[in-house]
Amino acid sequence: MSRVNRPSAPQAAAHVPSFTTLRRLLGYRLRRATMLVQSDLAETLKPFELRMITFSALVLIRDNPGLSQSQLAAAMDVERPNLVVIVDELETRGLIARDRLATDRRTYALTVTEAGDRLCAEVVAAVEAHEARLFDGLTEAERKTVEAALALIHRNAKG
Amino acid sequence: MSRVNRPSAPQAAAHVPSFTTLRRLLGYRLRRATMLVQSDLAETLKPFELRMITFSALVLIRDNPGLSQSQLAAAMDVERPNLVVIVDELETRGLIARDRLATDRRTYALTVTEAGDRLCAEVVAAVEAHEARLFDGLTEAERKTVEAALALIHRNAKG
DNA sequence: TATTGTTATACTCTATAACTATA
DNA sequence: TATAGTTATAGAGTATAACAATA
Repeated sequence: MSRVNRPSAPQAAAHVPSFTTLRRLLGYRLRRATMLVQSDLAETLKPFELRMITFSALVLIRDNPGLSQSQLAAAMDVERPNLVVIVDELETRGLIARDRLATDRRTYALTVTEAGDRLCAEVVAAVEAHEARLFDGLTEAERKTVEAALALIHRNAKG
Repeated sequence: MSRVNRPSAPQAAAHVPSFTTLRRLLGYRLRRATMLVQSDLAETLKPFELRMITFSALVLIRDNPGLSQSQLAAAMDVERPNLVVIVDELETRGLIARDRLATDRRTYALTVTEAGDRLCAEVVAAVEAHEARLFDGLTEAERKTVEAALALIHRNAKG
């Protein structure tokens, strides 16, 4: 098979590779920044023994007392079977409670316990402090521009 | 266990859950936007039978002819064992070639074939068109602000 | 019959240890 | 001995099918 860009004998590339094409893509930069934020956030959550997905679930249950597992799964964009283990973990740790609805005994009403409420307040404060550090140097106007851009992506995607 | 925010009898939550806490977090919005862009991008790559990771590899090999697998793995932040199957796939499809270096017969010099070069040009054009559509409505100044913000995250992270 | 939660399972991605061949 | 590439494998994360209890 014929090749392009190849000298007569195979040759090693320069030490630091060129990212010229990928770096032109905003989606690529977006992904790299998000991965950085995520691994950084994982460190912030570690002392609380929470992962991003258990953190999201805890916060959503606190903000929406009485939520069912199906509703939570839909809100988190997670398949129902996969949510079961997440809710199991939070319940085993005594952070949330599952109560059967009297009006429909198939569904659970999810609520945070007092311990869950306390932990939630602590970890949200820690995450907000983490975010403040991560976005330190951004003016309020710049932050608004970034938020507007992210909202724009939502409108333009899935067209 | 005692609970907070719980009425005397468990009650169903409102239909649309509240995201008030999560939506305040820029990292959360960043992640959601990135996931949207990625699934949208996956659709763009599907006709070319490329995934994001094989696309990145193909582009990096084209931009850095002679790159070794170790260098490519480091550049892509992928473990060497996992890169093998990616390179295998591109080679099987005749898009890249593996040539042993005469100066060090342990390492491969990776290059794109003519077919790989053609496909790369096509798919990069498609991805750039896809990005233009996704970020349509952003002024050049706004785009620069977003890029600067993403660069700022890189500087602030891993502190 | 349809829905909630569950189990079992499979498939993808990613991470680690150990091997081979070359240096 | 050290490194490049490879194999095997284990662990997450995620997706689908099918079941029991309830509606």
